[in-house]
Amino acid sequence: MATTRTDPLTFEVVQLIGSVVARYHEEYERAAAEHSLTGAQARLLGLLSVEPLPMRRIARKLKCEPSNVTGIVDRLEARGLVERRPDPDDRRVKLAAPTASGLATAKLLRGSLDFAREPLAELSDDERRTLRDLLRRMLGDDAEL
Amino acid sequence: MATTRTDPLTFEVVQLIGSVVARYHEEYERAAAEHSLTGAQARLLGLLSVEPLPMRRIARKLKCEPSNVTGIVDRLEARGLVERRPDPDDRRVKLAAPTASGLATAKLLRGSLDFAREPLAELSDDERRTLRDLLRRMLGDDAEL
DNA sequence: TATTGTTATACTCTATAACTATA
DNA sequence: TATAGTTATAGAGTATAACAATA
Repeated sequence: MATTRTDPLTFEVVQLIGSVVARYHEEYERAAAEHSLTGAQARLLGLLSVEPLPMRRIARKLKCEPSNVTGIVDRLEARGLVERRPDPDDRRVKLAAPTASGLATAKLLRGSLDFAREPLAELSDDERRTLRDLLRRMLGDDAEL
Repeated sequence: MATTRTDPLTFEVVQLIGSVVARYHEEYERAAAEHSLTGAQARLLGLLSVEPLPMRRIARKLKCEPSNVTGIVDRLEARGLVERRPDPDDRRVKLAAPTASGLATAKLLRGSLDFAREPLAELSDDERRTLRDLLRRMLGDDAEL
């Protein structure tokens, strides 16, 4: 187990990461707004575009309370981007799934998210590989939910 | 001007950055909550701990509307962490400044923010330097406000 | 009994627009 | 008239607690 550092170099890297986080967030919200979605709605729709999920699992993925998911799905459903389906195996659960329109929006959204690639344009392939490896090591075994 | 890429390597780096962002955010909110602050309150208090600022400038720094700053400062002021001072040079402006208690809280908060250093513990000094340089290049000339 | 999703409630953050007091 | 800060309003996200249906 390595030890946490407090030297100036580490401090600067932490600050740089803070800047990346701020930038990423701004651009993500902007991209969502372009499709008249809030950040939370865009994240939820992005999740569902991979696979339909029970409300409970969405809450775990989004790291929020299940009661919040009800509202976000309600608003996406009102716009025809998501629908609730029964789960044949357990009548308690409802599966949230994107509609065709929802899938299309999710795809457009991913396109708008090109933004995230833009700051990388400055780096060569070798540098990207290096960055990828360093980020992988930083994140370690990031458990899926 | 370099071009935006769409190759798998770039895609993976973008995803990794997304993970870093998610992790950073979680931990930031957790650290703020430890001091019974919301994320927005913690960010505002952190800003003021560097130097007192007019409400308007806080809004620009936080990239939100000035009307929101009123509420956040209200809540911090109600808890005795921040105070409003008149600006001698312009009687229209109010300077928000941390109290002694606010400064102490900001310092504790920065301490709790050690979290951000933790994922870096896996990297050697050389690797940190490399990461720093890559992030700097990614961010380019990030204009101050 | 335990779990799933929902409702009810309360608080915070957010943007918009209208207001006030200065400049 | 222009600017700084505020208020009023409305919408969205958040957590907590209590509830119905199902397991």
